[in-house]
Amino acid sequence: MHRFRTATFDLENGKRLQNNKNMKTTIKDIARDVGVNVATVSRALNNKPGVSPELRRTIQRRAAELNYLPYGQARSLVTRRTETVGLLFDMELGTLLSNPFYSEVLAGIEAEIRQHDYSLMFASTSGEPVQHFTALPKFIVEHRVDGVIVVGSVEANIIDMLITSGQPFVIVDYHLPDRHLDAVLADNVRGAYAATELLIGLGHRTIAFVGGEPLDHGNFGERLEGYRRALNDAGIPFQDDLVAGGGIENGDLNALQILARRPDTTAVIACNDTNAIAALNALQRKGYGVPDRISIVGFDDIPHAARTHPPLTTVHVDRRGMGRAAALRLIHKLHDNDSQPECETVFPAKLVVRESSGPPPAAKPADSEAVLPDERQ
Amino acid sequence: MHRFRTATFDLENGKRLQNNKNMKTTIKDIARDVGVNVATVSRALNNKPGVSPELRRTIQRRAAELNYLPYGQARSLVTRRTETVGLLFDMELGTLLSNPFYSEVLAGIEAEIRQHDYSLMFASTSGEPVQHFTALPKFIVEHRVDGVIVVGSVEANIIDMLITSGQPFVIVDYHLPDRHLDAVLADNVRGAYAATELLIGLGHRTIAFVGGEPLDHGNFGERLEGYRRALNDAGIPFQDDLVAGGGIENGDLNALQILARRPDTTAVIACNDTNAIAALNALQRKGYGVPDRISIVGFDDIPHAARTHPPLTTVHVDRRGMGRAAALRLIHKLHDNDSQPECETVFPAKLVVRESSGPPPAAKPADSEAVLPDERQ
DNA sequence: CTGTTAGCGCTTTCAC
DNA sequence: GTGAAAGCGCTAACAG
Repeated sequence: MHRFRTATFDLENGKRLQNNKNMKTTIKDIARDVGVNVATVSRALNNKPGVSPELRRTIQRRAAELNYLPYGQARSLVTRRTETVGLLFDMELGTLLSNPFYSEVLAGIEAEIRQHDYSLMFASTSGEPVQHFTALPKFIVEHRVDGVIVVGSVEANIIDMLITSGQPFVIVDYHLPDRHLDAVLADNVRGAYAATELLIGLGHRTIAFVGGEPLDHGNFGERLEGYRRALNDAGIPFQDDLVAGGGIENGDLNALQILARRPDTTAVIACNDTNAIAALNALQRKGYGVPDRISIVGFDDIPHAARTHPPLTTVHVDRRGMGRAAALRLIHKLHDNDSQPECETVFPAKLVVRESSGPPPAAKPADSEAVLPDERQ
Repeated sequence: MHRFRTATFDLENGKRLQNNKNMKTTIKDIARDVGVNVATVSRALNNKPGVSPELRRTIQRRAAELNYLPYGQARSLVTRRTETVGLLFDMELGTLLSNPFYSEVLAGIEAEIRQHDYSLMFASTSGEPVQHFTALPKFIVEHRVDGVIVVGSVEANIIDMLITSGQPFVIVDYHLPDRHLDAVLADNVRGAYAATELLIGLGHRTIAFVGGEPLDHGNFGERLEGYRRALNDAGIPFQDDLVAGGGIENGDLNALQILARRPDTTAVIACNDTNAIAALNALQRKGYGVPDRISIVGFDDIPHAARTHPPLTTVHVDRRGMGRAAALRLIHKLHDNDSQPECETVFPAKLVVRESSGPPPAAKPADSEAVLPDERQ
């Protein structure tokens, strides 16, 4: 009947396991060793009631001596909980990590997750080719996580698959206006609005917006929208040729380009700090004084923004807080069974005025530039 | 005898599960549905031999229809393999991620791991306080990973715990000279040697080294050592006041400080690119021409190094490759049972000459500075 | 080729 | 307080 494990014969040898290199000790071993039932060992080790204090101590001591390490797999199989959450993002890990925005979000998630004694699994789009998820990552398919945090934009079908899989999940920094999902977001529109408003208040009238891809939706789209609205509310017409999209790292080229075709520009808003800093450097190198000739404001308030020359005026987003909030939201979902309904948590975006923004240069030269007949319509 | 799961009574209803929201379908359900044994289902789904092609197809189709997702936990319990590896690093995640060096290493690890269809778990030092590991992370303790990759320096006792736990592991970018462990390393000494040699060859004699913490061991220590050896081999005495350690982000302050006390300095080697770029900016801002007045060389060849003005001469390390190598090494350890002995894989560090390095300014002025009597001994 | 059965390590009723 | 036994979902002998 009884087959023997590996090559060890079960000759009533209570301690055989600790002598066998290939075998980890289990509660069964401890039970045999102490002379109690496995259930008692389980109770003792998990600090559950129903074990006399001294027995509990004996068991715990013996477990430590035998170098006992529990098998999470086995526990999870019966408890249906892995105490692990998965992180999902539709970019290559390197891309995600090198983005100061997301790396802070991740740090927040990790901190919160860890504080609740959960573990974290990662999944990104595979390898070098810019290839998107075709299926959910293995660890989700195999029930290896209790829930998922989606970071940034992912393909719509991934969200659908998550929904049909029944996996609890929350999204951070990706706004799906239609669906009603748990999400943690930054108030991009209002942030960009405030930034634009600041510049208008300083007297700027020709304000450029240098963006990244994509510019029609997502974070950058929302920021562009805030810029647009602020202009509109101030009665300044929105002008296409003051906006440049394109590669996120090309803030320098974009800014230079706009300035070439619209020399009357006196301020630029960048879709994020990385872009703003690139623009700042490029402009300074070309001899444009910042903020005397041209003001620059960024978005995100990455650490480096405070250390540029001049320090960058930007819009602060509590990325770390967003990460923590998302993680916390998920953990709540996992514990209180479906208690709260889906909700969006919007983090305020706060303008941080530093020294890269100031009033535009005296009106005269700007005016003369502006009326040059050869200016593009 | 038979207790009923939850509130569903087992009335020979082969399809009850898919109607029950709380219950995922299992191979048992499929078996019942198709009218075969669970073992057959298992074989069919895992593409194992011993199932007729048509039966296999039927089972697979039915599994898909029933929305079957396997329970990795259960499988792992019997196969003793989780197909997951853990990542261990003794810093806060944010710190790790904001470091371009490590984020590339991680990307490499992730890519390789994923290619082999493994998953990745993360563990960092907990939370904000600079607190080090006191115990192995939960996922290791609970056998939730098959092996571990240690990134960067960790406390020695963590290594010890890993060893006694019997977990297969490989270290990347952390050199423990004493022990004989699996590790993937960069050839820091030789890299720094080459950089220093380049400068010496160009005619520099007063070469500063601006470092980060710690400077007595680890990567920076090894780079300093390479610098030292190159000087030595060229017959140039090593001078303490040409070296500045301190905060890794303070390349600017350190460089300025050295230049203040040793105006005869004509070149600086930085312990990494982040530092070098900080120094570059600071020096240029103070009016020092680079490379005319002073040459700068970095270490790591982070992406941004090619985009500075002037582009940075630096030492390239294939961080991504190191990550991949470490992951691959671990996976091999997991498959071929303990085949190869422990080994260190050393990645070459290749000098990349760009435009931030050049010959020192004409000897005259440098000489006159160098002989000023008030120069510190 | 397919079915039977034992069991991975653990938790959890249910008895006593 | 403690023990006995069932079983989580799956794989892997072994038997036919």
